[in-house]
Amino acid sequence: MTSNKMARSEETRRRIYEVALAAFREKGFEETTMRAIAAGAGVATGAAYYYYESKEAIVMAFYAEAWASMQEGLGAAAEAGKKTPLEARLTRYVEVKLEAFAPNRGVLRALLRNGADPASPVSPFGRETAPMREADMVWLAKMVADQGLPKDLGPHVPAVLWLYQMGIVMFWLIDESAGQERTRELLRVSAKAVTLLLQLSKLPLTRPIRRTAVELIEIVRGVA
Amino acid sequence: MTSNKMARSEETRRRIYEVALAAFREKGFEETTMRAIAAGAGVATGAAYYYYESKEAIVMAFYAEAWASMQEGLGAAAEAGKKTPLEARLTRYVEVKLEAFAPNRGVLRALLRNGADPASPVSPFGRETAPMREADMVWLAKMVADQGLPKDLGPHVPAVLWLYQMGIVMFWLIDESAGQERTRELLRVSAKAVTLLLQLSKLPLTRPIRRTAVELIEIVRGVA
DNA sequence: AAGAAAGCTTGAACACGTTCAACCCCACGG
DNA sequence: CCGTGGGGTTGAACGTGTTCAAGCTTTCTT
Repeated sequence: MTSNKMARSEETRRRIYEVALAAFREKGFEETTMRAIAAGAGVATGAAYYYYESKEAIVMAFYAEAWASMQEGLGAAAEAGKKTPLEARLTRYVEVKLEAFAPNRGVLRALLRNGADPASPVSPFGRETAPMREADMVWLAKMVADQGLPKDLGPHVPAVLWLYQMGIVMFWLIDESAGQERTRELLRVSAKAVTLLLQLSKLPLTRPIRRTAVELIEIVRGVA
Repeated sequence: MTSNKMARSEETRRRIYEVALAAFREKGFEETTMRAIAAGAGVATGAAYYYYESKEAIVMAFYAEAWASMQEGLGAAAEAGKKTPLEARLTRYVEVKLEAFAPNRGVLRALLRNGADPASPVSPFGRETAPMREADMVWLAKMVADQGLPKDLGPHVPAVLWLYQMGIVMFWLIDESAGQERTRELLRVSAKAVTLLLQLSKLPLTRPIRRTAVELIEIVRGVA
């Protein structure tokens, strides 16, 4: 049987993954050595590279796994009934993410290193993460689908909200306050502000300033 | 004479610096080797570390030097006569920075790597760059001193503007459009938007939303 | 001028992420 | 039941940033 061999292989991959993540959690990303990971998994150094392209790729694997595991929660948050106000849905959406990441907050900080450079595959803005980013935006689009947003701004709102939630997550990664209390506070207030702005954007009165906002968004997104 | 020795030492430091920066510009930061820098400067590998704590420290030295060289321009931009509208002063302020950085744009991208992590000394938010950051904010404070900004928001405006200009600079570092045309466009439109928002913040009508904005700023700045 | 201190220089050595040619093992075709 | 092909595994080797004990040179002290 082929499955026997495949199963063994997958088991090795998994063992490397588990050992690595445990070490990252315990001693930090930088302080953990690929040699130590391999040794801990009972394989030679090179084996780790047979399964993972690089040290960061292991973190990437965690990111992908965490992302998959939170889909259900994100969907529930985004598609909560109409009784749930947008502010609550948005807040919940970010909370789901933070809860899924929480046990490995320190691990994810490793990705923050190249976080600013879209050229790096290991970046929230990079090519590697594009599918997840787009799936996120689909959820966010559903979240605001019933809000009757203006025609010019509407198409950009998912991307803007995606940037918003990524900002909160990054702040959370950096946040050194006890229990990341500051992030919770930031989320509470900023979610209120964001939804308020979205409501205001529907008023005809705000059209001029909205046009400027749209222009800015299009420049940043490279649509212009 | 002490000066003789000091002069020789400084000359070596300078030679390492020049060789390093030329190599960074030509081949990029990652591709340039400390061994190559030392060899190019005619010293042993270890000598480079006698003068610079790390490879990134050399980029840091450039950052500091560029920063010093642009002070005059920044001051002129910030303290332009009252005839010059705030929007023009702000635009000019950022332009001075970009012009000073321009010849070594690629080099500065190396600092972007740890740019997001305030824990890293080599970060616009890090400890190492605190003096420059604060000097920046002094200029920005002078820039808006005559604007009659509201009492609650006013104290935060320099920090907000600092974040704004840093955002533009980072966008510029990443911007791959020809001649960084997109950044120029972004600067033009965003400077207009920022100054417009500052004017709006003076209207009594906007007080409620301004309070929320101030609350957000205080959470992010860790003042709360 | 002799000796000591301070400043500068050296290059081998270290630890790490990563690569790779060689090797092993085992399901499969004959 | 052989042997073969390819997935899986090995560990030495490479290139890198960085460290450091040792040595050298210049300046200061007496």
